[in-house]
Amino acid sequence: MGHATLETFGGVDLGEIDGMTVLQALSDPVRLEIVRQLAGCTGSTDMPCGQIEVPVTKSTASHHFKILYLAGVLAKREQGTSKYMRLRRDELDERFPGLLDSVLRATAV
Amino acid sequence: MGHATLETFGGVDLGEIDGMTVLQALSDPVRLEIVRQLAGCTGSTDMPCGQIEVPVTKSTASHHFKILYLAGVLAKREQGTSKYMRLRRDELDERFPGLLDSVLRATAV
DNA sequence: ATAGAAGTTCGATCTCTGTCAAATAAGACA
DNA sequence: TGTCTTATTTGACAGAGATCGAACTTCTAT
Repeated sequence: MGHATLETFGGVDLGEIDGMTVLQALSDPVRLEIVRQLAGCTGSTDMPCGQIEVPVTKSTASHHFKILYLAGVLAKREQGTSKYMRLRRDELDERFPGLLDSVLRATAV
Repeated sequence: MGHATLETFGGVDLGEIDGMTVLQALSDPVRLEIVRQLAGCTGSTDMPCGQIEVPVTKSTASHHFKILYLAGVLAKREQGTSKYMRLRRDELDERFPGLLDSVLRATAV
């Protein structure tokens, strides 16, 4: 059905996530690269998984997406065969103030 | 020789350390507990290794101290048979602004 | 000199996790 | 229906890292 897909983003409940989970999710070079590319998107823009360039195979990338999703770092939106990912900037910053920014700054290229 | 030991703290050059190293050093529950106990010390106070309580054996604790030291998180001072550890708060915050604080906040008990 | 205290290092497990290839699931489209 | 695209899942594997006990080093003290 060609229905609306009205911003139907799915994400885990950040209230249930503890800091160590997020910290460990962010402590991997590949995942950090994913986050960085999504952070590069303006505001609430999202990207299809396949459009994010990482130096691993598709299955490995999918594995990293799952970890980031379960850690509450990413939100998912499905459209057709693609799944669009979005960085949960604001929510993350409310729950863990300053964490994402300082991590991105510390590991900046 | 009973000489002065005038604040002879040893630590790696933080300029040579990259963010991922620090991030991974902080991404372990035991090490984070070490850091937290050292952060509890007022200002530049230090503690002997053995006085920091962690749920692992002495050798494992020593391993974690080494990782934290090599990541530039801790500085070491030797006195007698003891080795005093100090958290490099200010230096760390200058090199990686906000990182330590946000990590400690995010993983607070 | 002998013993004790504080840490480190070594060697051996054991678990975790990042990785890939192949198989699978689901949607789009001819 | 069949095929292509997109992404996930499964199974296997390898490397990294956390852990422990035992041996070793160094300083202190008796």
